[in-house]
Formats: sequence, structure tokens, C-alpha cells
Amino acid sequence: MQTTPAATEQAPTSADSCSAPPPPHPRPDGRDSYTISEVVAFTGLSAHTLRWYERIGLMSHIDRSHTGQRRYNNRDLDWLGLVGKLRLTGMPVADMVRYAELVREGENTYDERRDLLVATRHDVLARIAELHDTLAVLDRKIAFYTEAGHGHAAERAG
Amino acid sequence: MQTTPAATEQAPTSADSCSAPPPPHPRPDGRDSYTISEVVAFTGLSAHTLRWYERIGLMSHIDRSHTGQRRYNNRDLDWLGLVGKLRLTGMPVADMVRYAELVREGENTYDERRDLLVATRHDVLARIAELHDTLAVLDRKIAFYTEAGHGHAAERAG
DNA sequence: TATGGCCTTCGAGCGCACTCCAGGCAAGCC
DNA sequence: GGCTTGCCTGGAGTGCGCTCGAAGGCCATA
Repeated sequence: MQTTPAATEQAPTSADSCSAPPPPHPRPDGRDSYTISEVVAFTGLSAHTLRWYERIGLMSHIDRSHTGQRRYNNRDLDWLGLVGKLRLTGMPVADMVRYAELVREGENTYDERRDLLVATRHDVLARIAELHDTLAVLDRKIAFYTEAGHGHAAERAG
Repeated sequence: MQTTPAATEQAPTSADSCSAPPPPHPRPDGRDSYTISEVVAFTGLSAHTLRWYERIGLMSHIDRSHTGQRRYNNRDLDWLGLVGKLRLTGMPVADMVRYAELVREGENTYDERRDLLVATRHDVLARIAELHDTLAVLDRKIAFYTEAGHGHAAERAG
């Protein structure tokens, strides 16, 4: 954020709020049991994806109704929230599965879990730095095109 | 960077410097013609990828030696630098190809190019914000595990 | 009873961004 | 000439993260 010389941070345009759909997480009300379609609504993930997460061990087995249907609880939703965040960092699903396994193994994996999160944290910092770099490049190019549009087209830009 | 209460920024561990290979861009010396393998060394991309970029129109046709081998020039390297940055933003290759086409079409596409870059800039800001969010989550969890490791394991964390 | 809707499982398919292979040519060196 | 190295081409293959389809179960409402 601080590396951007050009362009004050104007209020999000409509196009902007489009690009980031309003958080599909209106979240629970007071219950602790949700059907898969409710979780779809909360998380924005597809039912297929939710079932797939369970199959690959990214989620522990979900409670079932007497008819065998999945009933997600608030802890499951919390977990999905974390998974969503980790996904944003670009962490491979396999690594998230690893973390999930550590959680299932119990408290004696605290150290390993911490290490994993710390490593992820470093990655995130690195990605943020990269993005700031990129932002600087974009700002230079945008400035160029803005200049050029204002009349005197001069040097050529990629 | 500013959202991190826990964990002082210790010197990168060896594992860390591994995860981010030192910039594979020692860049040119004084020439303006490079073989594909030199470009591989500069960019860290594979020769396969470089040829593929050309095939799909992400790079304009590269000069050839009298024997038909590719000879990249400094402008090509600059372009690859930009492509590398855009790639970091998660921009799809197809969009980059679109931008490349605009560049090839000439100066009358300045406005459209600018629009595209501005849109990308918004995306980048959004991603940075997401990553800061994620960082906050990671820091909370890391703090929890650090606490817990120091003796009193209490509440349970995901 | 039947219709619709949402659920189940298993397994195949898809889109993206590469990645690799087979087969071949040209140049340089012994 | 023979060998190696480096590059060429077109096209097939890979890995990831979903995404979808087929075939069927359960159950509420008409």
C-alpha cells in the first residue's frame, strides 16, 4: 500500500466491488448444524468441492443426519474459513491436508503446526512484497499511458 | 508487515532462502542478442516455456540467427520482465496475450492498455489486502501455538 | 402414489500453465 | 567421418484443483 505514489485510494468503484464479490459468508445465526447447501451459501464453495475436501482429508469426517446427510457445525465452518485463507496464499492443497492431519493427531503436533504456519507466513510476506513490486511497475506504466493519452506520445512502452 | 504482533522478523532461515531462489535475473552485460539458454538463465523460465510463450502470442516473433535459432534482444527481456510481474498477480495468460496483442496493434490502443493495467492494479490491491487478512489469521494462530508450547495448553485451535 | 428436490457415491473430465518427447538439423572439435 | 552440444519442431502428456455426470436413495408435499 505504501509503495504507490500515483493515484490516491479512491472509494471502490462499482467495477471494483464486482471484482471482489461481497463476502459470501453472511455466516450462521445461532445454530450449529448446517446442510451442505447452506455451507455452499456461506462459503461460496461448491457442494462438489466440499465433498471432495472431505474425501481427500482436508476436512475431518462431517457429522451425518439420521438419513446420512452431512451436517456441518460451526467448527467445520471455522475450519473452512482457515482453509479459504490458506488457499489465498497459494498453499497447495496437499500442504493443507498435512496441516489437517496434524490437527487430527492432537496436541503433540503443536510445534510442527506452528512451524508450518510460520513458513506460510514467510511465503505470504514474500508474496506481498512481490505484489508491491508489481504495483510499482503497473503504476509506472499506467502513468506513461495517461501521459501519452494527454497528447505528446513519446517514448514507447511495452 | 505492520499487522504482525507476534514474531520479530528474524533473519531468514536456510529453508527460507531456499523457498525464494535468489533472483534468477543477473541480467545482460552489454549485448543485445541472447540465445534461448541465456534467456533461460536470466529469467528462470524453461526453454520450453519460452517457445510456448512465442507460440501462443505472448511474445512477438523473436529474431532468428542465420541457422534459425532464436536470438532474444533486450526489449524481449524487458517484456519477459513485465510478463513475470503480471504472472505474479495471477493474471491469466490469455489476458497477457490480449495485452501483447494491443501492444502489437500500436499506439491507438493506449487507452485500452491503460484500462487493462488499471484493472490489474485493482486486482493487485485486492490481493494484497487479502494477504494482509491472512497474515493476521496466521499471526493469531502462531501466537496461540507459541503460547501453548510454553506450557499451559488451553483452548483448542484449528 | 408419484413428483420434485436435494442428497449420496464413484469415477471420469476439464482448463490452465506448463512440460516433455521424438526426431532432426547445424556447428564445432578430434 | 564420427561424436557431442545446442537448438529446432509439432504434438502429446502432466499435475493441480476442481467440476461434472451417472445412477440411485430419502422424504416432503400434492
